[in-house]
Amino acid sequence: MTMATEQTERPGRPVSKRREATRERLRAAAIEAFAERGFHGTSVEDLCERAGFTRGAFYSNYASREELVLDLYERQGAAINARLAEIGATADLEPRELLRQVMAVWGEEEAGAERRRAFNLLLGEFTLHAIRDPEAGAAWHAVQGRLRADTARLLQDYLRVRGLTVPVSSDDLARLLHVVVQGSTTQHLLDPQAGSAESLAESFVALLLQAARPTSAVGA
Amino acid sequence: MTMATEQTERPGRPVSKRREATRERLRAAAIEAFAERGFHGTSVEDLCERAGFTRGAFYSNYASREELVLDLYERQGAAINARLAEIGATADLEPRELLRQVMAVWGEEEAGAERRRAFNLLLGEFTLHAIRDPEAGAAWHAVQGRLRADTARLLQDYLRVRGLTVPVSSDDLARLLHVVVQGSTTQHLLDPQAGSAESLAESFVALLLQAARPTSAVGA
DNA sequence: CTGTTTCGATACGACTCTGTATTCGATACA
DNA sequence: TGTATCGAATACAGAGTCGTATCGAAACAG
Repeated sequence: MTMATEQTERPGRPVSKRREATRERLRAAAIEAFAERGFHGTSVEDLCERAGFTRGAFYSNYASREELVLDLYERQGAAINARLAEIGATADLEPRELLRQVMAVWGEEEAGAERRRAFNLLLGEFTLHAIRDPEAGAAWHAVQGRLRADTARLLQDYLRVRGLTVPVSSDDLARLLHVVVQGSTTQHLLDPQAGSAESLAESFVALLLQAARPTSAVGA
Repeated sequence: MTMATEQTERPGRPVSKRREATRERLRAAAIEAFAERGFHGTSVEDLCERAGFTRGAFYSNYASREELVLDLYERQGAAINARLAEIGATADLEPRELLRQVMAVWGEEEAGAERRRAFNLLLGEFTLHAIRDPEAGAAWHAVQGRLRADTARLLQDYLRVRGLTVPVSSDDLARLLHVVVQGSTTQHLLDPQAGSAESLAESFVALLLQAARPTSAVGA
């Protein structure tokens, strides 16, 4: 019931190389365009022009704009999760470095401010769309759920190894971290003069570390 | 240079009663519609139909959809600020109660879940729009700036009276609080099963209180 | 009660977007 | 080399939207 994505494909054929390349260009153009004007603000026309195709190409690959959006959801989600998994593997970092890594997942920092901006706008669009549309909501929820579970495990291990305890469940902690990381980036985009995006998130980490106590005191 | 809003009005006339009522209905309809479909997804037609007018009425009052959006920016901003000012006056509350009040500002909780949802979607739209459009960005920045300054003062007084210190500037603290409050609401909308919107924000407050130390240790 | 002003409704032309049906060129394969 | 297939371009019909220019009714002033 929730596996509706990509109806366009007949399961028999394995998707030719050319076709896949076309789609990739369409997706890239869509990411740009959506970041600039939002889902609703972007016409199929816009999007195809950017990609250097005509609408014929689009409708040959996707049944509707909505279907492309769902495709993007899954791919972006998978990309984020993959990057966090990498971090999980390389774990055992000091707090600041860990934060930097996590923020990089969110903001793709190495690619420069412009890309970070676009990525954040795209996330914002995703979020709004997920709140409005049940199908998108389910897809996004699945992605976020995995992400949060991984983050929670990461944090839990981290605290356990260091013998620290905080007065918050690791799930809530993961949620808070995501909220703060994304929120910090957004704040920075709204008001670039007020310090880097990291600095606000670092304040949160500072707070977190000061709230952490040795695990010894297990008694409630 | 930044006082462009409301060009439609000739400064001479004082805006008749009838006209003001019409605008109010248009604004109310716009809030609904924007929350449901976003700025770009809402046609002037949609909006007028909802308000029970034809497009003629709209163009007689606003030069463009964009102008209406800016009008909403200012009004919503003013409303938020006013409510926070009230809280500031009634201050001297315990942390949980203070948080509840602040969340009420954000989420208008008394008006029920549906309205909270709409309000949050609208805020999301505002934020994205502010990141994209310089003029909207300036307007939103002004509103947010006042809000943040008030919150910071509130928090600062609060901590000072209690003789507490946290390792973060009060400005950053205010930013964090806003980010967390808004983020918590958003999280709740994305995943209503995972506890109330307040519970996540409360976790943050718990963290914050545990991180707070008596001011005595000023040396450092 | 009458003349004037105000303000929303109506009518209109231009434009844009959508989705489909068809065409045509390129590529793969025998 | 000839032919079948695939995939993007083109052409087209229909719907929706925009902004304006004009009209008519209600509100208001004298």
